[in-house]
Amino acid sequence: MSTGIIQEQITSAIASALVRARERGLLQSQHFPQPSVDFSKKEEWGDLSSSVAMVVARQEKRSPMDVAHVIADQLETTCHLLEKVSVVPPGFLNLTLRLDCWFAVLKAIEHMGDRYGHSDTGQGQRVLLEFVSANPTGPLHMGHGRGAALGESLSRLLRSSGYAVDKEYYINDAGRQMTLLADSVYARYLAMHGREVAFPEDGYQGDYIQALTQAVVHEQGDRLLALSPEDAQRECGESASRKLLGTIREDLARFGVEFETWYSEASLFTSGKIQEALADLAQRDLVFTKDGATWFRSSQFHDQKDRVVCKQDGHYTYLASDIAYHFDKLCRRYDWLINIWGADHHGYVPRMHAAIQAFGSAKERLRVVLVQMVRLLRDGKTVEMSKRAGEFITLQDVVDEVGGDAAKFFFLMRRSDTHLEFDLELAKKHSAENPVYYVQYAHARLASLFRIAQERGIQVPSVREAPLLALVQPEEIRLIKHLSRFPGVLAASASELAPHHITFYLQELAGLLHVFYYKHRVLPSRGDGVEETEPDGHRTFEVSPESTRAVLSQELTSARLVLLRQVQVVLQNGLWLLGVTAPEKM
RNA sequence: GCGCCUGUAGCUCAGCGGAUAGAGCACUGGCCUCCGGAGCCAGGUGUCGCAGGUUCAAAUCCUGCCAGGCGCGCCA
Repeated sequence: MSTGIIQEQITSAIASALVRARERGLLQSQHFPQPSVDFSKKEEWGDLSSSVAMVVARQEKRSPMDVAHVIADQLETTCHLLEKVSVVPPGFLNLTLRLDCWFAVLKAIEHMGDRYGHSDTGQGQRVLLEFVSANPTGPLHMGHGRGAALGESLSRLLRSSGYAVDKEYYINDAGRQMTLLADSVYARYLAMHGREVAFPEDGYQGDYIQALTQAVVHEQGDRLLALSPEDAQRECGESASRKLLGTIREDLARFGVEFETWYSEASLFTSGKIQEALADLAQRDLVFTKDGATWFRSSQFHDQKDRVVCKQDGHYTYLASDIAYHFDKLCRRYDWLINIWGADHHGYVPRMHAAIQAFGSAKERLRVVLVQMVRLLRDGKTVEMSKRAGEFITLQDVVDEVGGDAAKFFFLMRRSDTHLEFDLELAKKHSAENPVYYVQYAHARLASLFRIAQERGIQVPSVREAPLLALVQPEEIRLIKHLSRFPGVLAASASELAPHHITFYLQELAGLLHVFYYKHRVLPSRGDGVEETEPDGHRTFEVSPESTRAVLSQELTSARLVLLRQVQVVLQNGLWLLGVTAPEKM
């Protein structure tokens, strides 16, 4: 896993220090663990910390402090990157890097540009990422929105990590829900033509059904009245679901989410995939007949019990379609399958894992990411929703109200398997309280700075020609150090399938930028002023001499512009991973 | 009854084997002659649900319990 140049260099420096110590007889172990190197939690602890000594101490049967000193000695004499190595109880190695090491980070960002942070961990392995997959029986709700934002972000994270990802939407266009939709629309259709009909029990309510029916009337007139109820109903259903799917597609596209493939459940029946998949299982002796039904021996693969795939009445169960669907995914030669499901389907996961294993794949080949519910808050109160009564706020409503960027960022701010509180007021705020604006503003602020620099004819040099040694302020160094962590954050987000790490990272980066920007000037003052004057006398004691009175030299301006250019690039890259725009102006 | 998820600051949540457990919000008080104040600074809080255990080291791993959510159909 890639973690960025700095961390990688130090990790290998420690690894070779261990080997050297053994060669000199200072350590005995034949094998050493991969040294863990983390960014220090506190600045007083240096830049990076490692706990290897405490792990190695065990196998060496020596005290952690002893071992730490041995490693520290080797590092100090041979690693040119280090300014200072200290050993701290109970056995930590705290490392401070030479300041100029960090400039390599800026060079890497400039070199990689919008690919900074990317890796080839996936080595081109193929991933099928299935998400949203809502029944075409109604508009998308908040839960689907969260799944959509997550899926889109995961596809970007994985592609950035070297995987070849296809996004797929599974259309549940077979089965009872569809029949119910057809019934509901047909009933309305008849009612519109003055026929008295009982509305189906559990039928779909809501204004959209009414609108849908009107569209059917508009399209078909009273033609359906002449058909048999079965045929008319079927046509109503097909027409309605086609329209709904169209709306879903448009809503998702407007939300910035598009799919490579739309896979129809109904097609599994017509293509014979279901029979094919079940025949495959039968060949492996994993199906049997009991009580007139056909069962899948899922209990052989840690499912709690066997499951029916074909009912007594000869109809296939939903599980049968899903088995066939996943069979087909495997046939399509994907290395990894990722499904994003609503958390209320979690009980279904063992069944799908069983299916995957039944077809001879490792369970790990399928990863199911569960998405918890979204609770909408308005004025601090939960917005109650009832689908049955047709009272609910759709994804489109929310996107219209707060904007796609804010919606996506909010959906991705929390781990997907925890409940999400979505504060509509907060999402709309144009201030620092709103994390989306806080981050986007950082980007827009920089864009504005570069615009002004350009107007004034001030060049942003390349990293190579920039006088980077002028960067010595703590706020500058903190920014660079934070930039160095980005590849590791990206890699962790991708491997954990957890984009929320990116949102946290970006908030921190934006914070560091705002602090820097408040304290330090970048461009010379408007007059001919080359002095960096103090904005207010109040802070004289907390600010270092450079920023209070010293000359803001051309070198410093150049160096800071280069630094900020790289900050801007990383903000862009991070926002892109979330599917959120990086605005030039706001 | 069985299974899964969640319990961390007033609130929303990070952290998921490492050092004195963090952030945002809320609250209080400051800060705009100049690059975007859509910003910054300063104030303080935790029996990490409870109890055992493993470990040099536990919010983090294991076991049991408590609380909340969800799931356990020849529904989809």
